[in-house]
Amino acid sequence: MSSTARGASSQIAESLKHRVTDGVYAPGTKLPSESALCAEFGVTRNTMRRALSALEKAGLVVTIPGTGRTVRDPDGPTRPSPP
Amino acid sequence: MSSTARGASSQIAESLKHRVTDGVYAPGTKLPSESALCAEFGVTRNTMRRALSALEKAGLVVTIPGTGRTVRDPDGPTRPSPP
Amino acid sequence: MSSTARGASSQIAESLKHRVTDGVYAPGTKLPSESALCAEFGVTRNTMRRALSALEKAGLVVTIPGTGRTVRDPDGPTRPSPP
Amino acid sequence: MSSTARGASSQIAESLKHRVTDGVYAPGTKLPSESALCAEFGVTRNTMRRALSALEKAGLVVTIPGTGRTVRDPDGPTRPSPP
DNA sequence: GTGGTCTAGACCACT
DNA sequence: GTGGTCTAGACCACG
Repeated sequence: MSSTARGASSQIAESLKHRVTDGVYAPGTKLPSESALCAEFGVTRNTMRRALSALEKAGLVVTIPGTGRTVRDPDGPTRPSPP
Repeated sequence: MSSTARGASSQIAESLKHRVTDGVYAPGTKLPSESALCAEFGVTRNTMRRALSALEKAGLVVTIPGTGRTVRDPDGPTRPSPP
Repeated sequence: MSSTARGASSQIAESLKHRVTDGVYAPGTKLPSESALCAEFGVTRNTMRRALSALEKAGLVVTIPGTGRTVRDPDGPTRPSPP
Repeated sequence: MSSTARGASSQIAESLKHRVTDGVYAPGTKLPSESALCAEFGVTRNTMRRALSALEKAGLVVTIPGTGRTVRDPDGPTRPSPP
């Protein structure tokens, strides 16, 4: 069992974060749609949206209504001022 | 060609109106979902929603967000102003 | 008094087991919700959940979070090791 | 119509914020339960919880799982270093 | 055809 | 008996 999160959405969020970290979802590319992810993980949209909200709150993805979600480039234009 | 409507949504609207008129969709019952109707008529949601808007504008159905559409009872309590 | 159980939850568990055994709750059908059963037996959720846990531990029902409880088919595909 | 928010939960959030601002819900007192507010506003728990999340995000209330929500005292102990 | 919001109702964990 | 999370499915607004 995971020792840090309880509930489906939290565990899914962890999985998705790893995919971004590991480059499975590369910066600048689009994530699969909510529907596709729901089908893959076998959960409802409500649950998946909760997981994706965590990714967005963590700054890993950006959401564009009507279009989809894109993996943020950590060296991209939204980063304010690296040393 | 039809003599009363030319766009796809208008023709679908006419079909659906007949179904209400003919009692295929009885007063007080729910219409099939947008998805189901899209599949049946082979059109996109945008088109179907335009058709359904016509039904609502004509006072044949009422739309309940998050629930669906219901056929209005023409003798029901919600009729605003009969002549 | 009952001769097999003494706590409220145990007595309720016995009642529910009989309902499954007697086919009042048929295999494959859903049990009433926790709320409904609480109302019927006049107990709190904690008590009822303890009773239902006994049913699940006895392999009579399966619990599906967010959906409800279903009576297990003793001859169904989920049976682990028939002779 | 409101000019700043669209959707039931946003409008309910505004109403509840006013109640806190106007002292209808006084600092240190408990808010009505989710169920009670759902009944009053005629929405589902999902929708009400979205509205209440907005109050919490705005720092107007604190949520204690298993207990309820309490109106934050703006001069209370969480305020850092008053004169 | 995406994400955004809502309905309706369930079980779960903790107080 | 509260808040927390989940299932299942609908309609809505925008691109």
